[in-house]
Amino acid sequence: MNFTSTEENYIKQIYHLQQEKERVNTNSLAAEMKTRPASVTDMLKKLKNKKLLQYERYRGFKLTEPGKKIALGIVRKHRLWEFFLANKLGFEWDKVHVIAEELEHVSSDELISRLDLFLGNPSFDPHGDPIPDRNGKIPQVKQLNLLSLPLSQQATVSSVTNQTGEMLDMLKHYGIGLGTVLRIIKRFDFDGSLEIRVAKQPPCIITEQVAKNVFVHYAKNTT
Amino acid sequence: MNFTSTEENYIKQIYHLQQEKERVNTNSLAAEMKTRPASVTDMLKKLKNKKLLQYERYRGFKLTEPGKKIALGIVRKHRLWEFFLANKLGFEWDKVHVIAEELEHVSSDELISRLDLFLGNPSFDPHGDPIPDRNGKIPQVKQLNLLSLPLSQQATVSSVTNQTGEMLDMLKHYGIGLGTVLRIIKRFDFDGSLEIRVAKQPPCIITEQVAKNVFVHYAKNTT
DNA sequence: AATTAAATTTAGACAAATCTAAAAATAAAT
DNA sequence: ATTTATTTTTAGATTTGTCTAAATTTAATT
Ligand SMILES: [Mn+2]
Ligand SMILES: [Mn+2]
Ligand SMILES: [Mn+2]
Ligand SMILES: [Mn+2]
Repeated sequence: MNFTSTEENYIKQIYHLQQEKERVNTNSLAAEMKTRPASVTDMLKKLKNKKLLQYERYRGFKLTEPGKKIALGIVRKHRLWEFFLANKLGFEWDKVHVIAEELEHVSSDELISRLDLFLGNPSFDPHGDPIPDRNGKIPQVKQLNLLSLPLSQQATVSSVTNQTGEMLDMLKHYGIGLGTVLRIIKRFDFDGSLEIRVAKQPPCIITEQVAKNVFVHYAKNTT
Repeated sequence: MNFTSTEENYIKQIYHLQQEKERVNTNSLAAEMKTRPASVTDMLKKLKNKKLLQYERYRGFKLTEPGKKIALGIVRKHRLWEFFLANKLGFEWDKVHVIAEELEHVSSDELISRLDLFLGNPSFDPHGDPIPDRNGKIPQVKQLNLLSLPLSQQATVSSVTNQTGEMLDMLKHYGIGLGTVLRIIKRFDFDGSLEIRVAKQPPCIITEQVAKNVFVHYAKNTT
């Protein structure tokens, strides 16, 4: 079956909201879609008709299995295009999302499989988010918030949740990007800020606000 | 100003029809757009309102200068994406058009200028059609129909007008592609077919029907 | 010049996606 | 257990792009 861009955007957003809350409600979806609850209700009926949504009025809703499959396909396209934009065209990570928001709706399956191959079957997008494979399987990495990283445990930056230009600016200043290796030297309980060593640079201090948006991972048996 | 995909498709198609006939008429545009004349009339009014079209009812129409600028921008995007699909993702030329038909509507200007750079600022798409530059300037090559090529004049294949899979199949069989060097050995007046030598292969015979879709160019002072 | 044919436009309707305003259902507070 | 507040849905309107059928204009024939 074929879906409109609008339907796809709704499906994808429902999927993202489901990741946080088992069941999604009308108002929060309306907020995310920057539209009115009444419009959301209309779309919910349509998606229910197409068997993509479990939905009873006033009771909240969530994607069916077919619906989730569709959602994962769109997420896959979105993140592959983001990877392309960042790694082939040289866009900064804070610019890729808006453009991928359009590219994700281009409908050719062969386009995506060729793009995937061309990019070298990447597993993570420029924000560190996992790219589902053609079957919808998502690579799982046990991530850890930088705030919870044990003292002096060396770790690699794997994703950043705040993907704005301001955050990008800040991290660039510190020399932090995806794949950057760092460790915590000292924790200041006064305001929660951290003294960290980024790669081989001299130590620096970052605020709790920055740290809570940075996720890292590390192998269990590495110092 | 911003235009819908539908508006862009109309504008582009009007541009293409104008290349053949100074003034375009409703029925031929309807045929190209696979829609009804009544729908075309509706769109003509809208484009006239937006100052993109010179149009008086029953009198035919053509793009204004601003309209032509828009059209060239869309043609540029379409052909750059076709180039990308063919030369980076490895699509055959008969598959790229349909996909580019969607990609051409992705709206970011920076995307196109970066894509252009990434592709090496190509001048021709996979069908040999010229790619307008960012100012809408089209590289002019004096092309010649293969039927009009003087006997034994060596020439290079520069474009093919019939861009179907069947034609691609046929040309592949003859070893003909864009950039292929060939010359005519003999002209058969009986049915208009041509004996040609493709590159260094043994001579072969192609029908008038094939030849009339193939365009070539050659330097004036080359044998 | 009058008639016939072809091309084009208008009138009115419809589907998709949106909105506002009002009604209905559910949840929270007294 | 009522009342009040919040959430959600319905009703009805709007915009975009499409359609069919009928009316109008232009072109072609007699
Ligand atoms: Mn989108
Ligand atoms: Mn992303
Ligand atoms: Mn198109
Ligand atoms: Mn082309």
